[in-house]
Amino acid sequence: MSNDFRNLRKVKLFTELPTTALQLMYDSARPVQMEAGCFFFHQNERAEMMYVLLDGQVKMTLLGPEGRQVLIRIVAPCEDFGAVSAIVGSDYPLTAEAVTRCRTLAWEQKDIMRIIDSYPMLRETAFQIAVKRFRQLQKRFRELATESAEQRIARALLRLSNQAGLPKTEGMLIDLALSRGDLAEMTGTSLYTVSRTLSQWERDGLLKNGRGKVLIRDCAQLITLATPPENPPFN
Amino acid sequence: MSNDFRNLRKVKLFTELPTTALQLMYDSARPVQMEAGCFFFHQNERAEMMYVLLDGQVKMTLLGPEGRQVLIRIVAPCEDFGAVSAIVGSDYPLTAEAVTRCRTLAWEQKDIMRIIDSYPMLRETAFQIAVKRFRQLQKRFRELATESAEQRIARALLRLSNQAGLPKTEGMLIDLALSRGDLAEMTGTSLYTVSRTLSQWERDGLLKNGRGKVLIRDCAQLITLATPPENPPFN
DNA sequence: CGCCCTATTTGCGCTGGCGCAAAGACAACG
DNA sequence: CGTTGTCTTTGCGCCAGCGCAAATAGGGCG
Repeated sequence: MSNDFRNLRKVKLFTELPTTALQLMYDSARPVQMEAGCFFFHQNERAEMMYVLLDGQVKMTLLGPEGRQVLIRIVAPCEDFGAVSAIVGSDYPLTAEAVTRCRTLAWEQKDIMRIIDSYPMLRETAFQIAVKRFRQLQKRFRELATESAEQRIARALLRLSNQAGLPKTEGMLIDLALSRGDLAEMTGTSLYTVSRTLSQWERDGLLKNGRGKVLIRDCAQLITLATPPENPPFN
Repeated sequence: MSNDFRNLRKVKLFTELPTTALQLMYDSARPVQMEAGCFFFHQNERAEMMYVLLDGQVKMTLLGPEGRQVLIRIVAPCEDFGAVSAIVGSDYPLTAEAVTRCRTLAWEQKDIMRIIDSYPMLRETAFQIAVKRFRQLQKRFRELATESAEQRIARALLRLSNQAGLPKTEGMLIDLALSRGDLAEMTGTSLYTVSRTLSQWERDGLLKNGRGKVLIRDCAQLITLATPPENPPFN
């Protein structure tokens, strides 16, 4: 449906593009569906495709040799993934897995390159997006290195709520089919610590837990928890 | 001295540049010196300059609100810093501090932009450098989230030795004026843990410690330590 | 050569967070 | 509407790593 075309406008990578170019993109796109649990690509594979998520959720993870994996990024609808890799022509650094059933639009690298030749600003925008994500990761790195598990979990919830929260009368609903384990991989903690922490917060009336979802009742309080324990009360 | 010009060739950002362009860069550069402990720039300042380090050492750190800082990157001679920020025209995400007395070449943003207009590949190269650093940080993020302090410290030493190690007859010397505290900020541990770990390794004959320096005797052993405790002995 | 300042080491006690294991809660499916 | 598999919670014990405090060791400078 042409609703998809309209959604392309919302993709940050494309916002600067003139309509003719967007039409060109749309025409050369290939719809790709993926069942929950399936993989768009794996890390270290050559980046031959870029994707825009229309519907569903994708998680991007990094595995180490024999080490547990970490969750670097959650992709929400109208976001691109694999684009930076395809544009610079490298390997995918991460693995992209469908968390739920997904609808996407996909482009082959050579088609993108052709379009970029006509609209170089596309590469420019990709650069800026990459830099922005880079900086977000730097911040998360600092948090991981210096803050407590509780703070990191609070921050993760806030980010998720910001990225994909659904406003409800009782609060902000995060319904991302994210297990406790996923949250642990985002925050560099363990499944158990996440569970205990969320349970505690539920007892405090801060939020309401569900399987794979969280309803945030008191956002302000959560922000307080995410913030360092306040500068020393000076004495 | 024109030795500086020759060194520009070694800067990854410039390797693809034709000699005429390199000459142009050199001519519009301004030499900047900095004493140990002084700052080239602070995070969140507008990026008005980019630098190439000729001599000395620079460390780039990220501070959190009231949180301890982390050390994201060590800059060795013939590396650029602040370049990505200046080229995309954003703020500096990090603070750059001279660890030792430093000699650099510096460019104003507007001059860079002018040269980029003539040699767009410069922006392209900057893009690729940014992506590369992004990926290195992703790896470090995974390590920080999933590996032990000992492993992370071993890895940090290996990286440093790789980046700026001086081969000696007795082993690889890392002489970067890096304190135990700096190592701790690189690895997300504490000064005490770094000290204890290095002392232990010295007792094991793995390396030799000095003030602000480390001499690696047994690199292979260090690699073993950096690698996960080997897959379960299968049973 | 000796003093002083700063970096480093190390003993000690403490605790945040891990991870097993078992019990409990959901959702899906037949 | 019960069964089954998966996700989640929680009690419990444990230990890696933190951080204070005090001792020690260099290096640089007068």
